[in-house]
Amino acid sequence: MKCLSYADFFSNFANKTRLNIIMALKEKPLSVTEIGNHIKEEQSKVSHNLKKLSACHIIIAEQKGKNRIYSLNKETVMPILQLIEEHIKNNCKKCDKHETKKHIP
Amino acid sequence: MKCLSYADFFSNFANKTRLNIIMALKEKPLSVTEIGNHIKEEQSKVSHNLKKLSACHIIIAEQKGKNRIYSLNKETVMPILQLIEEHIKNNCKKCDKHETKKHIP
DNA sequence: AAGTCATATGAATACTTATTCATATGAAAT
DNA sequence: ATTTCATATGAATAAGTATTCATATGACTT
Repeated sequence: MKCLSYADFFSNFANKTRLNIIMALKEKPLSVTEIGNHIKEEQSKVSHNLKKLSACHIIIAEQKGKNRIYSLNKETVMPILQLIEEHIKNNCKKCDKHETKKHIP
Repeated sequence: MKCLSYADFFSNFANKTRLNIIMALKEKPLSVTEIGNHIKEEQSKVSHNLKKLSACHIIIAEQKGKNRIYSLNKETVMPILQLIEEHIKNNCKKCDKHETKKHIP
């Protein structure tokens, strides 16, 4: 499978389904069906998206009987989410403050 | 303009043109035409992409005469790039090591 | 105010990516 | 070896994004 590029990597966070999967796995590792139930999406859709996530090592799989348990690569993912969380906090404040003045994007 | 969401935010890093713009601005602030020359892309394409970047406060604009000088929000961007850089370093090593064994994505 | 250079914008089209559906593979149990 | 449950995959279609082109706006100069 194709290896990492910046764009491939970030596209995982730029997609709502995959973002939902990531959020679901923040709490604890889950099987494919469990993820599907959790985020209310169909099995094959989940599978396709899991594939992209694991291609970038954002999640890793472990076979457990019939099930595949996916878990989040927290070491990478948590700091990223934290950074953007903070960025949004900082910059949306600014946004609101300046909304009336002449638009400079 | 629409405010920040995780997906919107990350889509800026998931796109090659915008990533190129970011990389160009890492060194120093540039005008639209300068960016265009730097990354070898047409003016309007650059403009459209600058718009998305600034909507998420990844870059900010400052009017200077006829020109608009765009500069990178380094406080947010640099740590993100550093994180993923490291992630790629760590995980592509693993990749190569395990390439021969049975595929678990 | 007319002209010029710089940038932005809207709408049509082209391109890429995601989803779906049908089906295949895989692991365990009987 | 056949069945069952769990997951993956391929190919067609749908949906979403990006690019382009023509044109508008904006800032300055004369």
